[in-house]
Amino acid sequence: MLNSMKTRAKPRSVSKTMATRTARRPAGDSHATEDIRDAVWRLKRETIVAAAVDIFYNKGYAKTTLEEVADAIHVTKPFIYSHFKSKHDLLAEICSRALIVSHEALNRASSQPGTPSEKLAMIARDFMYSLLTHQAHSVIYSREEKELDPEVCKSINQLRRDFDHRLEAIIAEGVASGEFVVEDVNLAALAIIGIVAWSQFWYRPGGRLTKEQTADGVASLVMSMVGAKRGSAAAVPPELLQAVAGR
Amino acid sequence: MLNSMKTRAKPRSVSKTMATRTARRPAGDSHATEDIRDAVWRLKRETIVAAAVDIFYNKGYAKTTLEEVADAIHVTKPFIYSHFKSKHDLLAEICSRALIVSHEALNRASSQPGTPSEKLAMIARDFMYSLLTHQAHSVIYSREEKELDPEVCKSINQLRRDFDHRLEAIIAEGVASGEFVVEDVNLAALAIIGIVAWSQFWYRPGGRLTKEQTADGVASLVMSMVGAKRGSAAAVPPELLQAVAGR
DNA sequence: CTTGCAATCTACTCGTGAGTATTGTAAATT
DNA sequence: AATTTACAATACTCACGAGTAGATTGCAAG
Repeated sequence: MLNSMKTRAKPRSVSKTMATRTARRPAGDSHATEDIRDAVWRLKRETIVAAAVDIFYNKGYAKTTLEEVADAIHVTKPFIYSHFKSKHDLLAEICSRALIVSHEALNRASSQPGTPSEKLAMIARDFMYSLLTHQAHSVIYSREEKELDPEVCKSINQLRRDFDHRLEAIIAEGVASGEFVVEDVNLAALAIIGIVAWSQFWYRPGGRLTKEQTADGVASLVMSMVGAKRGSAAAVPPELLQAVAGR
Repeated sequence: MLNSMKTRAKPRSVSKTMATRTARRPAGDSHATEDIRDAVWRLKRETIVAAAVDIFYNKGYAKTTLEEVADAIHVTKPFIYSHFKSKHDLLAEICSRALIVSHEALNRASSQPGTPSEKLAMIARDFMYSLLTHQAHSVIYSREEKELDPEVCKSINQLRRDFDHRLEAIIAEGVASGEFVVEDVNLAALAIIGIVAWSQFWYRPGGRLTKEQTADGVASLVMSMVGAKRGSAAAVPPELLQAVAGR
């Protein structure tokens, strides 16, 4: 999902370099050089992505020119094209990052053992936190979804359904064990996702609440929405909370 | 907000017509003729908007050509330009409709008398229902917000803050009266809006739930999120529920 | 110093689609 | 029937921005 380049620019510069360099230098030295080159390469790439995220987020993808992105980091358009096949490719990179982060958060949280209450609190908190940490990526992603390849859209929707189902499973588990009281499990899952997803649109860093406070507050609301006994979120074992940094 | 035209095409056709017609015909007849003309005019306008909503919704604003919109209703581009100043104007019309509908729903619900529980249930249900009824408009609007004039954006955000505040006021009222148990009123309001707003993205007409069922289910989740006694939503006087048609 | 190669920029092409000037046509008016 | 008027289509212009070819700079090795 992150491999959108390596098809155009890199071969031009890297394959040649590799061929000549490795032929002329001792193996160890060659590797060190390659590491540096790779680091530089990645740095440039990250710089481009960061600039693009910033501008896409503030102006919208369609209204943003690649020239603007280039200007923002004091380079020119062809520089960007040496790292990304196209404007869409750049967007896809950003979106896929948003996806990866969400996916990781979900995996981290839902693979934890524990009672449904613990799991749900964990998911709400952790997922929320991840989303707020990568707010711009996620916002761009949800806004510009239609710009992406239909194929990519498919896999996105698959991921969403995955998410829904896992969440539903946890809620159903809680209902079965009597921890939760919910009429419609599917609806409850969607509501939870809604609360979390919406946060990325209103949250402003430096506002009244920190990310951690927001995540905590939202988790608590979620718990009471599913009818979990108040305070049960506090029953989450402390060692599960390491993902949420101390405040 | 809905008056984006009346500046270009209408003067050309209507003012002249009016001048000649009213001078030559009996007043009553003239009015009838004007009524018909106006109705035709409006019909055309509505047809364009409907087509645009459909295509913008499915393809996204940026990727949609006005020619496509024209083709969809078997006319040509200049026809659209005789009703809308520009592509942006058309978008603005759609967005402002979404806004108006939301605003109306909010006013309807929040001006009702009743306990905080009743009001909140009413808002959740009614607002949700409105949103689902005008789903495409609202989705387009939230997606393409950045395409609009910064000035329009301002008024939009003002409306949002209005909404937040009214909701917060109701929740605070409920907390004061002991009906609700909520730690952070602001956060709760945002969570409620999130649940409702998200529904427009996942709801599919003809799916498992009808709009009414969805609105009811969501309202019930909202009530339990704010810690209202279960079943208190059912305590809403039936006469307040007329907006939600029988199922 | 100079030669070679990689990285970057300057200066283009070219397609697309918003918006418009002009022409055609059918109905209403005389 | 002749002519004016309303309206919509054909057939353009024109700007903009994605993407690229070729010039240029600068660095590394001999």
